[in-house]
Amino acid sequence: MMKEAALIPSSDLELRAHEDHHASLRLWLRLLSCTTLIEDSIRTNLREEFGITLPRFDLMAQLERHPDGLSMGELSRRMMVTGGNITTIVDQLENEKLVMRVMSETDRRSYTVRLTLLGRNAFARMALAHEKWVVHFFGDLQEPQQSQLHELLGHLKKSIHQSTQSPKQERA
Amino acid sequence: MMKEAALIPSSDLELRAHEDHHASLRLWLRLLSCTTLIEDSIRTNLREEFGITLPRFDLMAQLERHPDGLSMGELSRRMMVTGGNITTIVDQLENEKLVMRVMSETDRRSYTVRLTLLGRNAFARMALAHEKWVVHFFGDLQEPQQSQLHELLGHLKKSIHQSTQSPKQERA
DNA sequence: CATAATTGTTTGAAGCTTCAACTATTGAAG
DNA sequence: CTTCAATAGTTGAAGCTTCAAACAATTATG
Repeated sequence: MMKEAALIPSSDLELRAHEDHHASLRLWLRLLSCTTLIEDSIRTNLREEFGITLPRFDLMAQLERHPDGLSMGELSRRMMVTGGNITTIVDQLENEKLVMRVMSETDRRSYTVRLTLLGRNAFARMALAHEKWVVHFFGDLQEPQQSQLHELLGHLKKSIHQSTQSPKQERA
Repeated sequence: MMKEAALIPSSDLELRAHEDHHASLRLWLRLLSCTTLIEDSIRTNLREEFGITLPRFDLMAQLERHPDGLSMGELSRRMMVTGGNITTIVDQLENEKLVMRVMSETDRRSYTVRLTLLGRNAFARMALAHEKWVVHFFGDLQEPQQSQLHELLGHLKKSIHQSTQSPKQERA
């Protein structure tokens, strides 16, 4: 049983949508479908071409943005996953010599995770390919459409935050 | 360490975006960020209010669309996950008496998975709440914006399929 | 200063997911 | 009919993820 799903446009998550479903629900399923399609493809490409997993790549991407390193907690928040998760991923990346833990001098509970030189080089190569893939996914959307989509998703994000933060009563 | 990430708009996946990154990459990170935010929230709600996991809910949602049931392979394609995954989820739902396996009479390798009466009732309740949550997430987007977003994502989906299917040479 | 609450990280259990290998059945080709 | 390939589903190993509980160090409070 293979993961051929992405190759069969006639069969995916969006099929769950019902005619009498609320428009928002159909919209959500389409959003989810697009994201899953892209994410699965990136995951497969990373594995096949670089032998790395998506979470490890993502963590390295965060570190690349912060040459001075990030703490476990910061990584956890930025990647929107739990702390325990970060521990495992950093453990493995450390074994592969791609990142290193640097103890904090001011707080003995904490430390900073940084890319090693090896990690920086490895990431640079992967990021190039990664960006190329992504550009390709969006290749059929012309420029006005891409920024339109970008803006609409910006609205959506605000909307999500509003409905997530204390849905009923806000700042009393 | 809790999953408070969703409550901190100033810290999420999109922070990975660089100024000099291609616009498509920034767009992708925002798309991913929105989807993750919504998905995590739905996952939490389902667990807290109904004690069910998201994959189990999703599988039941597929079955609800098909009263005659679906085979394992069909479920796998529609949910865009591997077959082995479906086996586990159906096993658990079957233990909870929410779905049942019905052997196929024409093909002894295959069978059909259906919602039980219990499953149908349970799903009906959950689906109602689920739809309410989703509507709420998109609540700040007015109607013209929602259909605009829906259409743009439709374009994107086509674009993804084109770049996924035989990226180089198409129908010779 | 002592205590309590908070913060940073880890651990272990349980569930999800993929992949690759496997069994069983079906269908096609000679 | 026999063999070979394709299909339906399962399994086990490895990795990801969450959650809840733990631990250690820091900070706030009285």
